[in-house]
Amino acid sequence: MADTLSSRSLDAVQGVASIKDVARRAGVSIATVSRVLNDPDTNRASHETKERILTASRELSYTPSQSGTSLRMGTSRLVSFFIPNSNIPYMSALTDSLETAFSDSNLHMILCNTHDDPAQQDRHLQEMMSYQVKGIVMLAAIDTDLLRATLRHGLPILFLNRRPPTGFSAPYVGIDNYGAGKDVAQYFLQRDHLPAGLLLGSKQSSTTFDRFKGFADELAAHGVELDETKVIETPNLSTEDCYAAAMRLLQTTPRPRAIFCTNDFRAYAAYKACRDLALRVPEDVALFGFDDSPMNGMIAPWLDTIRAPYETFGTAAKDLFEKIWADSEDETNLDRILPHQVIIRTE
Amino acid sequence: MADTLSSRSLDAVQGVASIKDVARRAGVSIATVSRVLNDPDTNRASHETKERILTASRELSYTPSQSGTSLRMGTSRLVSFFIPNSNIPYMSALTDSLETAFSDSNLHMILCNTHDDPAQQDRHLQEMMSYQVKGIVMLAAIDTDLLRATLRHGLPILFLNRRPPTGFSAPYVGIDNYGAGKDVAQYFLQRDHLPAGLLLGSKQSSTTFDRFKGFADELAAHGVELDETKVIETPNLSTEDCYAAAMRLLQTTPRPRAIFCTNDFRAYAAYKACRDLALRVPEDVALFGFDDSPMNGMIAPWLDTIRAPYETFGTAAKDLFEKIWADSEDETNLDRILPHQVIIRTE
DNA sequence: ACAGCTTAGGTAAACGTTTACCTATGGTAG
DNA sequence: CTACCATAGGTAAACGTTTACCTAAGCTGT
Repeated sequence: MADTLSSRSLDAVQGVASIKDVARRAGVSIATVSRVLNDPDTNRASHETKERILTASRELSYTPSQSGTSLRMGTSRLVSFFIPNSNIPYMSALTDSLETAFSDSNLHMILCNTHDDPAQQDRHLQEMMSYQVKGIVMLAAIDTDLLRATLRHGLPILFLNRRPPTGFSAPYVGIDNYGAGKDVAQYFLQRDHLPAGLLLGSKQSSTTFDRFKGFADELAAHGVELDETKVIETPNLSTEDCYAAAMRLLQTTPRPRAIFCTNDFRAYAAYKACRDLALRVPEDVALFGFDDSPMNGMIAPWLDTIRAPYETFGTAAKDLFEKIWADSEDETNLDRILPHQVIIRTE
Repeated sequence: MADTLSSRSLDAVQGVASIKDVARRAGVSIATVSRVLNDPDTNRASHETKERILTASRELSYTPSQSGTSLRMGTSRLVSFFIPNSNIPYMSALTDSLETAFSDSNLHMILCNTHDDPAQQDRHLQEMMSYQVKGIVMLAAIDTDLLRATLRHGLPILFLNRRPPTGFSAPYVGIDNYGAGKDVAQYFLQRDHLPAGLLLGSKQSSTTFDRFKGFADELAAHGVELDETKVIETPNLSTEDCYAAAMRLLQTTPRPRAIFCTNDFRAYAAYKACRDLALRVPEDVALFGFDDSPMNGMIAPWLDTIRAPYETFGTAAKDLFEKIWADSEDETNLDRILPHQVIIRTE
């Protein structure tokens, strides 16, 4: 059997067999091969013929050429994932989750780094169309003319985390960011974590905005006004920018008792700022993050955070896609709002 | 001009233009279009014809169909990146680096998660051949029959970090792991970090083995023998396994004064174990990692580590590939050993 | 006996490229 | 004036699929 295995591998590789080779070896036409391989229950071949084709295909370890198939079918087995630059933990968690889910359905994922740059996003968009991808997943999409045109054209685009451009009802997978913001506020109120500071990304992003809004609304509902000087936006997710922002925030008076950061990375920067100012976390300044990076349990026990179930985003996305591919007309319920969880490690 | 822009986007998208459309619009045959677009300096078209074709192509925002091109050329603009499961920081750093480098050369990267499983690696290998990828980058490749057959077949496979299977001289990008291991040992000797403990991955992996060997050799060269009970292998990179291994190690007597972990993730697990045993880091137990994850500077100032220049691996890999694609016969010097750096944060 | 259905196949077109080969015109060297 | 070459372009084949359409045999019901 070691024998069969190695000879199979060899066949698989020398020259790469095409459907013609299978047809010749089985003594049938390529049409029959195609029919049998694509639908084993077809009634267009006798049982024996099917067997012959199947073994021939196996012996040559035939795998249909993707270019041939795509050319004929007008679509491929490819999807692509648009992701901004940052290789911060939650993004790679998403990448992982998506790849695994798609791989299960025999789909393959092209990774496109947008670097948060509209021009690069558009370039990639154009290129992905030339691959005839079956769908695109966009994390933190940027609203451009081409994106809107592509959406109108019908290529399924699924939005992750950040909402689709206004006016479009595209599939969306994410969490209830507004609700999560409220949860954080409730926790702050309960622990008397006031005055509160905020370290935000760009409010242009629906994610950031919703988290902020939920937080602010819930505080307001309890009669607590947010101090404008304690809300700092740093669209750029660099260590330097985030650290500087944290420093600025920590030096406002009165010093914030706690800081809500719209992701863990910002909280890490804030942690360093606290240490450099000789402030204890969480005794002097409490930190609240977002995402719950996998290493938090090991090395950031001082951090409270919100966990989004990123490991399930992949299958959620895949399921939505499959729904869309099946009946492209059913526009109902294309959202998946997955449950988040408040993670308190500081008590 | 907003006008031109939006109409371009629209054209780009409604129906997707093929070379035929460009030919019709320019009033020439598709052959001429192909020639002009692929070689602007061709002498097979007059200046005016070239102009007509170029503008027609622009107006339709024509992008050649990848399936058409691949089918004809027998190769694609795709490369793929095989990566084991773990979404640990240094892997996503590599992913990022590769994607950016390839993207610059108008290549696209398919991500293949092997989950460290030979069967999945082989399945993906087979599938990638059916895409006619131009090359494969393998992080932590597993030595299988099919991998060897593929190598013999001539598909360029580049090995990242972990060495190619014995007997093959395939391109490789990595650091001097043996030397880095020695560096760590020297530091341990200098700081009198003895007795030393080790938290390793599988020694099957050339990466782990070299780091370990360098470390052990350097100690031996200074007359220090390694205590076998203080060398623990955890092939599986899960929090639980690593934590348990660290616990076991910390409870050997005499307790190790310092622990060398073959990556930062293991060091994080060891950190948690130390805390749970009420041991101070680095006062009671010093920790040394490997990789220098981006957040270390912010939240793991207690960790010394080795930094590999992962952000340059991408271009190194791309350059090697381009060399191979250009003259497939030049077998010389297909290795890139990039410089590493000892990062000491604990003094 | 024959119309009609089922079964078991084959033929050929089409998808979008690239390129080897052909044609025709004009200019130039002999 | 002829031979030859450069320029400018077209025609058609090939890459690997899938599928609409065709054929032919065997069976069933009347």
